[in-house]
Amino acid sequence: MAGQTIGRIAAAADCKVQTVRYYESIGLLPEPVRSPGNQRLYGAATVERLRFIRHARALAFPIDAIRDLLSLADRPDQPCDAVDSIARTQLLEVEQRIDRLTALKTELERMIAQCSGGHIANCRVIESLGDHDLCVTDHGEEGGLGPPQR
Amino acid sequence: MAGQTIGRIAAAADCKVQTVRYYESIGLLPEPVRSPGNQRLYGAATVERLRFIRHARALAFPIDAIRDLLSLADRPDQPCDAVDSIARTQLLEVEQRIDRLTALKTELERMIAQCSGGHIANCRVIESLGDHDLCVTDHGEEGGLGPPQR
DNA sequence: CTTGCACCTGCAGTCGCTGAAGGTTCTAGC
DNA sequence: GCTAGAACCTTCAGCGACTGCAGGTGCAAG
Repeated sequence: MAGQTIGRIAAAADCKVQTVRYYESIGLLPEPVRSPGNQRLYGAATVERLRFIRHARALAFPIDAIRDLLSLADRPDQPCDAVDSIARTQLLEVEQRIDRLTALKTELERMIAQCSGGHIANCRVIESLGDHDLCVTDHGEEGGLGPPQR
Repeated sequence: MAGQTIGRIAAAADCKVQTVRYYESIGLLPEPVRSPGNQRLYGAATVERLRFIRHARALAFPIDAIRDLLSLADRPDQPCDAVDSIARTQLLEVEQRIDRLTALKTELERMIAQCSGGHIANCRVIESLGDHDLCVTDHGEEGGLGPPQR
């Protein structure tokens, strides 16, 4: 088993080749062995690791949380409280983002509903954007204010 | 009316001083007049403009959409269809983000619920992260895969 | 007149990639 | 064996929307 090339494992994990190299550069993936011509060659374990990372990213876990999850996954005899806690934290984050976006949705719907289709001088959308006090919800910050938590 | 300093208008719009300078640098705010000592001085119109921008950002409009909205707001005699359309697009984006996050939430809840509190070797959370096929929803991409649309 | 805060410019860093430039290696077909 | 072209290599810059810092200047109060 000679190992897979970077292109193959990127395809297997549905990501770009550069992304694999990026993960290696930040220490999420180990440095692989190289072919005589200096090309990276990966074993099955690294492919699995990459798929794990990609799935966690698709679930919006931040890289640092994934780093923690990976080091936990490497100690199968440990209790899984820590894993649970990371996942619960992530669930909370996602729920908070949904809540904030739902407030935005409400506000946008209200603004749009008030528009009677006239001219910009009387446009409720423009007016609402100019005056936060017209808002009914407390859509605090989502949309870039503060760290994005992607 | 001598004009407000940058610190005052930043406070009035609930943002950082640097952010105001940033908006100027990307052309969202006009270059203000300067005091004899080279400090920016703003009139009431710019303060309003800044508040408009901040509110639109709080509603997650991208900067480019805000640029369009501002130039529309400057032509009060135009029909407001274009404004409406930008707002509807934004509403759609927000709804799509909510949908994607809801799928993530479902998946996270499922993973967490399956965890029986044992050891990592049997941890369902770890296992689920390693195998995308265990997912019940099609949580495509939200969490950094693709442009963030903040 | 001094203290200390607010302001100035310019640049680096954030997060998680993505793209491009410019070069090397591998593989398939002839 | 040879050649074309795909896939690989390294390095660096850029995205969005800010934020922070360093090193310097202006200004207002006591």
